[in-house]
Amino acid sequence: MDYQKLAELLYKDVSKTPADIEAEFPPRSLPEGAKVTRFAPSPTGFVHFGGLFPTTVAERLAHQSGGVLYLRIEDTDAKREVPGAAEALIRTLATYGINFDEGAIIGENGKITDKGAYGPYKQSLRGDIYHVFAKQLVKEGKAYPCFTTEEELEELNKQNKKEEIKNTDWQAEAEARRKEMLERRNFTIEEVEAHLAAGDPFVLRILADGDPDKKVKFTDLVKGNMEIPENDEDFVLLKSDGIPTYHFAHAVDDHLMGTTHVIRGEEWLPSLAKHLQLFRYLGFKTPKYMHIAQIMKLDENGNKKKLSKRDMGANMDDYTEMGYCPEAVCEYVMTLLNSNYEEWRMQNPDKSYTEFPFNIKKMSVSGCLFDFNKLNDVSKNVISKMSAEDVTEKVSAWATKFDAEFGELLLADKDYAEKIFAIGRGGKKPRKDLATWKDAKPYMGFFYDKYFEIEAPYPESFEKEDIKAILSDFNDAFDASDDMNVWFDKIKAIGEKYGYASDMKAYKASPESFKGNVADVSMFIRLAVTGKINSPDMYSVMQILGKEKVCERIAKMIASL
RNA sequence: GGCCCGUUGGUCAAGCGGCUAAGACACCGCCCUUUCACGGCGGUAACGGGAGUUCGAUUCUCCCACGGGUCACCA
Repeated sequence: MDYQKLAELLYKDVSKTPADIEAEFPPRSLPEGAKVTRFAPSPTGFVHFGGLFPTTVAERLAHQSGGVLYLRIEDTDAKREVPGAAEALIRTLATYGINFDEGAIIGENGKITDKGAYGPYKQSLRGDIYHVFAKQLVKEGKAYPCFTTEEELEELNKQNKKEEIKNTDWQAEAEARRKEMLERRNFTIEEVEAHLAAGDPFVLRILADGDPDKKVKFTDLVKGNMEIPENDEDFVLLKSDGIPTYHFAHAVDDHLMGTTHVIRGEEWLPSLAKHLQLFRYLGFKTPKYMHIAQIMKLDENGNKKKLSKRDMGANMDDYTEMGYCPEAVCEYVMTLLNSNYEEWRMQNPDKSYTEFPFNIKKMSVSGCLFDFNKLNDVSKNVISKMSAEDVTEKVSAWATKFDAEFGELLLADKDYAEKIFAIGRGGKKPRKDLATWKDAKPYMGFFYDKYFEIEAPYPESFEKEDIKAILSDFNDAFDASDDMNVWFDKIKAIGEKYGYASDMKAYKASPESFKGNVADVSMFIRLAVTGKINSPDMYSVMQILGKEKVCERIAKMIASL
């Protein structure tokens, strides 16, 4: 076979050589140890949690080492492309602290533009580049055209399944496949010429030289040493529309763009042999690989399953809607990514997570289950450290978008809202009531008449008459100008009057000699004023609500009993 | 089914030949308390199974089981 001739036949318009291309993509000059990483999404949908994971690793590794994080759009599948997805992806990532130094970024006009010297960063615009390398491979007898159409392939597979092979017999199917594959390698230049003359479409396949009985040694930075069988599958390099498959584009682009670390989900591990082979064929140095364990969820049978796009919690935009702040999500992601992160956080409560020395060795090799309990806990801590002003602003922003009526109310009197959120905030032991912005309404909605409602009746263990009397006495005694001590002394005194202990120690010593204690008395008042069994500090609540409202609510409660 | 990866409490996880097998979340209890919280202290709970190597295995090797991933002109 005259490969030189074959290459000319197939790619007669390609005049550049690999050397020409290499000259256009000179090696980066970066300090020793600087890592070049990337996020390479296909614009087919939203960012999902599983995608934020490797991306965060890529971002940390690049920026921690003084390297480069770039974004490359892998739009090689026109059929699946979703318009606007790339822009949405970039925006979402930005809210989670992932900012790109280079690559496809959003320009001032709101459209995607290139930034950096290694573009274009959209694979659909790099056709010429791939073709140069494709031609070279053909020339070297490492790739060949295949004129079997998609329909024919499908038909072949169908037949395999129909004839004596049960649809579960993978082995037989694989063998049959392999036989066909080998078949396709047999062709003559004349046949190719004829096909071309007839305008038949073709794909370019690699001529795989691997022996699956032999293993390639490989070291993954996360998974460690492993051995994988050599690849013997003539996989597709260029699709019939001339656009490369992921495999081919990955090899060419990551080499040309100077990626030092390829960070991706472990679902890529099975195709690693292909990539290694490709890099070898192309004469490229292989980058370092990090295959990150997947985030899992529990399926209906209680088994772990990869968190897929349709799952709740998969779409990062869901978190926004649920009211999680990005800082909290990042914080949670970090705890999952590095096992010593939480320890570091305890020692450095006020530092940004970007100051944490991210360590590849501290990464988990197995997939973890998403845990909302943990996220909530992390989130409560994050929010508890924010200022009242900050919280007010963020809750308002969230509400405006997802609970317009509530949002309007908050915005109508910002100072009022801020006063509310200031309760118990600051200091060494701040309250931790909010895990999400969505929690704000149930937490403090009672401050607004619109959302005020009695959530539970008084426990039956207490005498209604006592409650009425206590409420009534309190209403008479309440003076908004009292300081906290005076205010509470009054409550204690009222309690005592009706047989409720004001001294907790005395009460505990002999609970039977009392009807209850101050906590119960406070609860009577709390329920009347806030409608809830749990609420922030009553004194602060009353200060903000004001005498009129407090007394009005208490009177109403008395009347209803 | 082939191949690859994985398996310490309910969850996330330390461990890297010798420990009463950390810690965090969740759950439970107690304490503190001028209410609600915060906080403090404590508790329940784990090395998938079997061989081997070794004086000694959670840790090393092999086998099995289980779980996951993957087998496209999708990434």
